[in-house]
Amino acid sequence: MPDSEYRDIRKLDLFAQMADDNFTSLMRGAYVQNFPAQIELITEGEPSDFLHIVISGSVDLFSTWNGRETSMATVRPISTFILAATIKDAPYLMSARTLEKSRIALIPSQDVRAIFDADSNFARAIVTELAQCYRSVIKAQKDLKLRTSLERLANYLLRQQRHAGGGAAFELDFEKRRLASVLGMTPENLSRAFKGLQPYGVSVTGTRITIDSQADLERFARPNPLIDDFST
Amino acid sequence: MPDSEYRDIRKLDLFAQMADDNFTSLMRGAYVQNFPAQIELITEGEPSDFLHIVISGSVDLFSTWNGRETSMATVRPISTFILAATIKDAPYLMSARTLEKSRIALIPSQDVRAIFDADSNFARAIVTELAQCYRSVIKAQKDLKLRTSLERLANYLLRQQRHAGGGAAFELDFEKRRLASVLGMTPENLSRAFKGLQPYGVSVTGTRITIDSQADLERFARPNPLIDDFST
DNA sequence: CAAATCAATTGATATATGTCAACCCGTCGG
DNA sequence: CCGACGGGTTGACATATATCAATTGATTTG
Repeated sequence: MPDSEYRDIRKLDLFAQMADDNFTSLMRGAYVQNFPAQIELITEGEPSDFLHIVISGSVDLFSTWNGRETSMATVRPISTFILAATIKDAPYLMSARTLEKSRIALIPSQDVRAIFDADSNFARAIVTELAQCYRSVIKAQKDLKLRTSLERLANYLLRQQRHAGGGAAFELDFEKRRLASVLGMTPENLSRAFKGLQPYGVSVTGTRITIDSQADLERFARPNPLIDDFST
Repeated sequence: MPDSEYRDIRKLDLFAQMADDNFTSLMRGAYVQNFPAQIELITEGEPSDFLHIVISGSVDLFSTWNGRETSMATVRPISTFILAATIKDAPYLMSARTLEKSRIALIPSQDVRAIFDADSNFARAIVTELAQCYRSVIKAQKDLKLRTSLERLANYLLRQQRHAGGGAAFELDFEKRRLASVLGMTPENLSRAFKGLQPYGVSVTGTRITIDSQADLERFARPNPLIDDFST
């Protein structure tokens, strides 16, 4: 692993405070691999052998049941995924596939659990991380249960806009079909939902979104920090 | 606080392994109160001043947005709620109200965070608890996104049946209107969904459910441990 | 006991969302 | 250049779900 990557991983909240030799020992057991696009990294139901870290590229977390499939989240650099399964030594609840060419570090779950037992700074960081993840999923669930698909899209656009810097125009960072799945709708419906937001000043050209009338869209979307603010 | 309650709380996974004096010190700062039914214990958006423990009775966790409301979960004795907000010192994402006369212990969040920093056994227990909570919400989200309301009801009945001991007949432990909200549908639709399960051998009298043909219902519901098994 | 509630149910209807088929329009490879 | 392919869009239609209004039945309350 190149030194720059090593340092980038070290800087993650999860690893920043742990003892040097514990971090070194975690990294010694780690693999780093480059994967092409559309590779299934893990499959739900399998034992959680590795904690994964996305170093570059992006990874889709998805689940299936009875022939249906839904996107649960997208992981972008630099962050970990499947932490809860690793800690609990329980089967993965989600599958993961690369969306593009991606570089992934794999840390044996056994090592993570061992260091977790030995390093209380690491344990504390894991708590914070898990609490954050938990709250994110609760927000996602509120989004799903309390809003219509049009409202979910409107609020997604506002979040994405803020994430992109706040300007009136910005790019979607998803393929539309995956965005549809993340938002819990079909691609056809997403298409119609974009049209349904035109009266509120939203225009779409490919993956480029323009919000002509911020106030109108916000009046319709009614964004709420307890659902839409990822930082708290 | 009576000794029996003190010991029951001590036995919770969350507190079982921590040092004696740390537990004692946590409990010294705790309040225990009896609340009547339908009291709002906490309101979403407020700072998380206390970790709550349900000693008896039951508590509904719910959220609201734009005039709508949805039940997120029900907490039954003996367990804690609002752990993630306490740990992160962040606002509550859900409100809580008593469903019936309930006895609740309140531990100042500040104390929980202080002991969390001092007692690594406690910190580890929190990690396990949070990982468990996280995985439960992921399962709930898969349930919501991958299944129709009829399928959610069918699988809920199978879970509840198992929870009640596995016999063909058992009681719902919810008011139907709350069950509807938990399952993400309207009470009217729940009524119709029960009728929709009759062909699979489900009959309902008040809160009593009878499953005449286990195999038929399971063939329809297709329960899956990665969604329906709460223990993993 | 009678009136008042309230949860549950039912039917009629409206709305939201999914499905299917067709088409458009870029991109890629022969 | 052409054709195949895949994502995206559109329209027609089917299904799922919500809403509204009315009724029932059980429970509470004066």
